[in-house]
Amino acid sequence: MRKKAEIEEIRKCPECGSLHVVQDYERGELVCEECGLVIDDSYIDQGPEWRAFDSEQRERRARTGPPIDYTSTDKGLSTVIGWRNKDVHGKSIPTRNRAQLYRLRKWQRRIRFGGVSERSITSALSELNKVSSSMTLPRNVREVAAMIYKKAAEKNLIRGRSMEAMAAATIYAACRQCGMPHTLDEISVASGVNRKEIGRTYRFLSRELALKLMPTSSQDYVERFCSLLSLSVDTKTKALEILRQAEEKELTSGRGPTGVAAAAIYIASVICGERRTQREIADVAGVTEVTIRNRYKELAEKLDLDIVL
DNA sequence: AAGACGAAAGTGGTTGA
DNA sequence: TCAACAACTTTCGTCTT
Repeated sequence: MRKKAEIEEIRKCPECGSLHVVQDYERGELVCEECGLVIDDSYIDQGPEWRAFDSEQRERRARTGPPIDYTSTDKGLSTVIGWRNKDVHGKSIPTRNRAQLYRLRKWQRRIRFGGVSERSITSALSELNKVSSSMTLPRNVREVAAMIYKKAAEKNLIRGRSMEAMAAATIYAACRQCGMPHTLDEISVASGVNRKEIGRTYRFLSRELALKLMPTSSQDYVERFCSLLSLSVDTKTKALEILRQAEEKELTSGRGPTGVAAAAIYIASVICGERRTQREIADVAGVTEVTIRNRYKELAEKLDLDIVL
């Protein structure tokens, strides 16, 4: 039974209109509790692949083989038939069985690369990889991106749209989902798709797939900006502290998160004696010095910081 | 000379009629 | 669909270190 199902999201069931739609993690399904309709049978589960209740159990759950890999079309779980005419023991396979082996290889090729949709996904995934590696994104972000792309493909959202834009939007969404947002501009540079189009496609995607992503927090940018500016951990911590206070006093709402982050980093760099120029910070944050000035004036005014400027 | 400051005009995106 | 609007940018002259 679905004992571990939790009400995570209130959505209307298209069949009976009931609001009791639950995620069933064990089966990876989105199910209506009233009428039992399976709304989505490959719901994106953001949790781990399995549950462990203590460390000992965690050890025992270790599996063989590579983790499920969404960046390859067969989820990395396929068996590949070797080209050598040898069996598992290394013995040569008799000629009368060779024909069978050839047939197997042929079918495998057809299954892996055969269908038109499969092939288009394959090339999309390679685009995804190209862009994300030029941005040096960590593996988990790439996998989330690949997963989102696949969902989009399943829902036929790709047709009539450019694959590049789709891939770029997917990466943008994946970055945000993983709490390491990148600006549309950065992704635009890496993918060669213009910013407007990525934004449009992204909005479309998030509406159609109900990605329900929170608006980006300025704090998520601090890690990356600080390391680009080669600032110390102290400064980074200070910047985060400033942002936390700013959030409390609602100085961040309505403001561009990158600008606020940049201002906080500027202040932190001054306080911690690692001053960076406004220009330098503006460059990595993708905002102008003027914006940094405006934000940091606001912050300095309302946050009673001990700054001597 | 470089960086910081701020005024003023311009731009792109959202909102509400 | 259009105008109003706030945030942000661009540009440029002035002040500070």
